[in-house]
Amino acid sequence: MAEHSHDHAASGHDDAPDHDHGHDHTHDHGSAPAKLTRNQTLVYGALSRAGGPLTAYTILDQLRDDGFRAPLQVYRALEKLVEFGMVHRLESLNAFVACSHPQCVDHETMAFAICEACGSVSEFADAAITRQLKGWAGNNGFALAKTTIELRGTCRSCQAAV
Amino acid sequence: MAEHSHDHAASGHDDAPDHDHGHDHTHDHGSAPAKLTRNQTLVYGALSRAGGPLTAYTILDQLRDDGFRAPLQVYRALEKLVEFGMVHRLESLNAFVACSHPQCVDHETMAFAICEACGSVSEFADAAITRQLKGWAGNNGFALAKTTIELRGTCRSCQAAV
DNA sequence: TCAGAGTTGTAATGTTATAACAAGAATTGC
DNA sequence: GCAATTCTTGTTATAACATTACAACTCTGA
Ligand SMILES: [Zn+2]
Ligand SMILES: [Zn+2]
Ligand SMILES: [Zn+2]
Ligand SMILES: [Zn+2]
Repeated sequence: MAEHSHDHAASGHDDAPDHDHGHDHTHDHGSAPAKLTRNQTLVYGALSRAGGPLTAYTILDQLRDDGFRAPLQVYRALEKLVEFGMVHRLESLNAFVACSHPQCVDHETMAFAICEACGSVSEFADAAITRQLKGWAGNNGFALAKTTIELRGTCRSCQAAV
Repeated sequence: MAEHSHDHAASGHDDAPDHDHGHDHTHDHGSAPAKLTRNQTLVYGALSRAGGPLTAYTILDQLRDDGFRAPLQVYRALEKLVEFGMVHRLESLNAFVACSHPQCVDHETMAFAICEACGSVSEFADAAITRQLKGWAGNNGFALAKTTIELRGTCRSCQAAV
């Protein structure tokens, strides 16, 4: 059960997220790009700095100074980044978050725990759940393309802070 | 592993979905209403007839003749129906579907398999997955409020039809 | 240099969801 | 019955999220 959390509130965002991103990756979803385009780099940078989920329009606002003018610039970059497996879309939030894998796990069946108090997101993988879902799909002749698993609730530190 | 599918395309929708809905239920999510309001009845009827997911605006269009004029009329009814456990929201589709439980299962951790070819949705519960998610939540001090599990892919019959 | 592919810019539009406020029904207590 | 209260509804306007369509630019490989 791999786990890692990006904590939204926490972590003074160090600038200069390593954009061009070595990409020794050999496993990525789609193609692993040798290098990101300018817009992709900027969008990925915004998500990395944030350390938590952002909506496309929030990203747009953050990139005005970099010349971004229209939502499509953001959505196009996000589409690619998701394809590359570097960013996940959170369906229940209509938002996007940089992937937080320690090092390149499965990446097909990630789960996300979203705190409704502070907005932090924890990404984790659970082999048993993956196995179970694939099992259901197999038993029901369902060709599984993608799974969405999102937990809503209150994280430990927000519960502590009564 | 309870399962039941509403098949969108299939099933000639018999009219007159039993609206007022006996409601012997004793387990529902929020309160179990003795009787639905007019708008709730109409919205639930539309979803039942459809036998598959509908967006709020599609429902609105279908209920023009019944006097519906504004999205809020639909959203308000949906909010209650979801609260009652009679309707589920599909996050990855921004749509709503009538619950298809054979008879009142857990209802807290349902999963949905959505066919991207025909739009059909199968709702199922899997105890192992539920256990696993609650386990993660317990281990991580996460107070679980709601879970979303949605599978995207191609259903058996759409695969058959090459 | 040229053709083709991929990326970008921009405007317009489409789709999904909520805020704010007034008015109408149903319920409760008297 | 008849307030007082609460819930439900109607309506307008607006916010938030996402895509279509088209033209221009850039990069790559003949
Ligand atoms: Zn990830
Ligand atoms: Zn929190
Ligand atoms: Zn259900
Ligand atoms: Zn299908």
